[in-house]
Amino acid sequence: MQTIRGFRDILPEHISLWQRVEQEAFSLFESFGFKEIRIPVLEKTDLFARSIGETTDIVEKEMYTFSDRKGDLVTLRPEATASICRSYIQHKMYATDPVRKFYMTGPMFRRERPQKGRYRQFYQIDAEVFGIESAYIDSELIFLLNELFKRLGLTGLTAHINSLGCPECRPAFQRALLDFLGKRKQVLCENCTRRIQKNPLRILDCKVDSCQKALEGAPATIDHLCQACDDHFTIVRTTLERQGVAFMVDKSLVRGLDYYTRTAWEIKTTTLGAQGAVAGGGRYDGLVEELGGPATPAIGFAIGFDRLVEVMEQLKKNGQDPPLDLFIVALGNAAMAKAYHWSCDLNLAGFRTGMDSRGKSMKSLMKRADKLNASHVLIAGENELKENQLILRNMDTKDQTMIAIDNLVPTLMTLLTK
RNA sequence: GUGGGCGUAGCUCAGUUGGCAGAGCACUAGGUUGUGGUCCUGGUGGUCGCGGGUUCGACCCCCGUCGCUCACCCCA
Repeated sequence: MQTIRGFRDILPEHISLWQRVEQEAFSLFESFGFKEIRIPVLEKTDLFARSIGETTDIVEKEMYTFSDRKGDLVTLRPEATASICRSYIQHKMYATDPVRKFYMTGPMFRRERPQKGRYRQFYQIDAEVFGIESAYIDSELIFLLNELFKRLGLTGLTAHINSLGCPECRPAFQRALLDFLGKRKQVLCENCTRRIQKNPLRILDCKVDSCQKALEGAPATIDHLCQACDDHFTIVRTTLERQGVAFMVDKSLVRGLDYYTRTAWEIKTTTLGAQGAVAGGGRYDGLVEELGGPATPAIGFAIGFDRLVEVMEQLKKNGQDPPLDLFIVALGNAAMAKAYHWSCDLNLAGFRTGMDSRGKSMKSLMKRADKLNASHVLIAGENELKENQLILRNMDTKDQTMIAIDNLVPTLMTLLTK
């Protein structure tokens, strides 16, 4: 028996980094006024098809879609934004307060070919903001990501940002791009030839050499922005500069979901092989209305949790297991019976305490204590029980002292917490 | 969906021309009757991914298949 292809266990020895990331992220989000939201893993297929875009790779070939026992078409969520929008609309949140800031984490599912940094079940940390059109929110989200990565001690990341325009300026840009490409159709790769019809914007970030060549001198979205979009993008850039957030404007950054408008960005690393994006986000001012809600500006990002942890593991030597405060070496059945109660009491008193009740030799038990990285060992054998005293051994200094069994827990609290 | 690399002990990997299945680490016991890390000695542990074929004989050669991995594509 083993996991399904592209699915994996995250084992206890790796979990501490996950917890640390989660704690740092959530406390940072909370202090910026975000609230946690929890949404279902399964939604109607239609939600994703309408929001992400019928012709995107995600919808066309990567979703886990099936009909349930009644024949309803449902899909394991490939991302979180669509569901959060659905929730915002379904609960009419706009009626009481259109401005909402959410964060969440959880598994997403996409049936791609697995490789380094890419799994079929992967985890994202999301943040979304509804109801604010101001460019300061765009800056705030990018600033937030930058701050989080700083707190986690990450280096070697670069923020790529771009503006994709809005329904006002995009048609004109698309015409300009198609005009430009018209003369070079033959050079484009198979994919891009198809994209001319379906989604010309995507040609911009094609990685095929011949396409990159063909794009030299091609019009860029940021050169065709309408006044409002241009102003918006200017504020994003100048604000980030003023806050000291390093970024580069990347004209080829497009992103593969159709709902994005205006600001789009990705945080990239070079340490994960071909999977460069550790986080990505963008504005999606039309999506809430598209899904049946009132016209509501919105913006959000997703952090690739698995990728983030992998980058961190490469940067740091993975920390040891947290050490044990005390290991109880109990020799014989009588000692073991007592040790069990001591151990529980000490655990409740806040000590990380362990023992081994497999009836092993003293040498084995000492080895066990060493393996668990115990700072102290409490030795309880027949002699000690007779004397009503135990040996407390400091594993670093090898000092041993006798302590009374009466009032054991209070005694250890004073001895071990100094 | 398309390519490349790899599947031998818990882990990392050797395995000669086709001739008894190996090492290091880890685990375990002892050396030391009740004291850890270093050291020494012993021990446990294998469907050689799986199925078929060739052969007196297959970890090795052939065919098929599954899995892992990296890359393309796309994204987190």
